[in-house]
Amino acid sequence: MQNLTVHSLQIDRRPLHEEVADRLRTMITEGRLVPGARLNERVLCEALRVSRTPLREAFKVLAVERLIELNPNRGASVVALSRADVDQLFELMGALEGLSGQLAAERRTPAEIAEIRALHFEMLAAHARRDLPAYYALNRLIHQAISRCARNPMLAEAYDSVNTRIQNLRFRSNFNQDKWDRAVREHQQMLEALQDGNGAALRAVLEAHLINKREVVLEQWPAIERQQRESADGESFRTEPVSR
Amino acid sequence: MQNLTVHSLQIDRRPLHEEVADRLRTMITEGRLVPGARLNERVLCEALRVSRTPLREAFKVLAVERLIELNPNRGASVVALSRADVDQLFELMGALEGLSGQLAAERRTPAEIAEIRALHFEMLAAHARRDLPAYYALNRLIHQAISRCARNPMLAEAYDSVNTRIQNLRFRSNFNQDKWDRAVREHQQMLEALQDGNGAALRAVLEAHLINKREVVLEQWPAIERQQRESADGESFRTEPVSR
DNA sequence: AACGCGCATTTTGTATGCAAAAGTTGCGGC
DNA sequence: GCCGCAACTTTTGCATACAAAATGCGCGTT
Repeated sequence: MQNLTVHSLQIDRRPLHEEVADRLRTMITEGRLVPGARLNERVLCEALRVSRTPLREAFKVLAVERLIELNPNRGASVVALSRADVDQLFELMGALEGLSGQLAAERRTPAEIAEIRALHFEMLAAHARRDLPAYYALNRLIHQAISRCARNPMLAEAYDSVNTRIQNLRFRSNFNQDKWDRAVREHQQMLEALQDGNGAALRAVLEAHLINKREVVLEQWPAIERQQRESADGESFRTEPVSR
Repeated sequence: MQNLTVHSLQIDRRPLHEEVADRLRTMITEGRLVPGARLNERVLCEALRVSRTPLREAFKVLAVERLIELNPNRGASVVALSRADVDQLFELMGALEGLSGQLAAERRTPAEIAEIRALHFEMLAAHARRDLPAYYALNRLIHQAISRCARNPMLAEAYDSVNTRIQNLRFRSNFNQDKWDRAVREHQQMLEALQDGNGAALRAVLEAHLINKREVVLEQWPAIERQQRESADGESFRTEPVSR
């Protein structure tokens, strides 16, 4: 196809299928590939400038992660969650993040508390400035930091996996000031529970926090469903070739 | 390679990579492919009578499932869990099965109770006869039946995934009559909690049950570790070609 | 006009070829 | 005798070729 002897400054070349999987995963979680969209191999190959082999390997990976569905002899498409699926996923997330929080409160070190406290105040700043992107980023960092305190990478991985599956729903959540204020108050409670080493309390706060997130998503389910029907197929997208 | 026009009575042919992934997954969970064993593509291709493409696709699937590890340019090998990994996985399982049990106790129907009760007595029979294989099978069926009561397929799937990762450890667990008797007593409590609709109780029993299972595994960790070192590579195995 | 049928096109599934990387062996130098 | 290095072998990564399945389309029939 093309010259394979590509001169690259990069020493460690990751396998192409990982690169492709990452790329597609990002496109899905960021909503550039919408639920229900069909993934045509030829089109994606040309867009990403890779051959079908690594693309198809990436498909297998994403299928196991439940981000896409493979219909034998009929191609792949982005998973479209039903309302029931969302309910179930949040239920599952509750168990994972709940345990994570409980363990974190029991196992965290003073240094970790300090770091999370710092992130917390940065998040308060973002909230005060109404800087939503910064808030999202800090929010994610805080949850990851708590997750690390739990000293259970397997749990963290499982949580991340489930989280990724519902990420794209967040991107289409409308903004709601009351819910935002509430979320920030809940974060305050989290920090306190973590400091106190109160596992049960942190678990409870995180579970309540999730229930609220779930409501935010389900509130605008009608809009999401409509969007999914509209772009059930023929969805176009923009992307760049993977760099080696 | 070979004649593709295979005359088969089977109408629906599954993709070859699924068949291969299933086959390898079984070989791993049943201990025919031991932790640490290297998976040579050529050898496996010949053993399973498939070309490298579907085999490599199956590798990607099993890697996401964390049953094997892919070392770029260095091939695949069966995951060898550390003691810490086992601790973490059981912690994770506790959250998943705990939630599953809680929901099951809250959501089960009388018909489901009846079925689980029946399975329970069959299991008691197997225990009385000291029929370990039958006991294992019934044990699994009971846990699956409880899982179904929870009305959360996503949760069930996550549980199954984690369970598969530690299955092969069970196969090398030595038998221990006391532990067995204890497990049966715990099953009695499970049934009662399920009947009573006592979610908290069923959760507690399942979590205790798991802690005991974990102990059974960790008790003979030295033996497992030794086995893993012995067969770190050069492991041979027997298998038959996949049927189409 | 609606439906079905068959051919052409597209798309997917599997096998294979080729190049790059890793692993191995044996030889020479110290 | 041991270490290092170079040629050779094996193994992996990716691309492509070919076969089978599905899809689309036009034509003819009713």
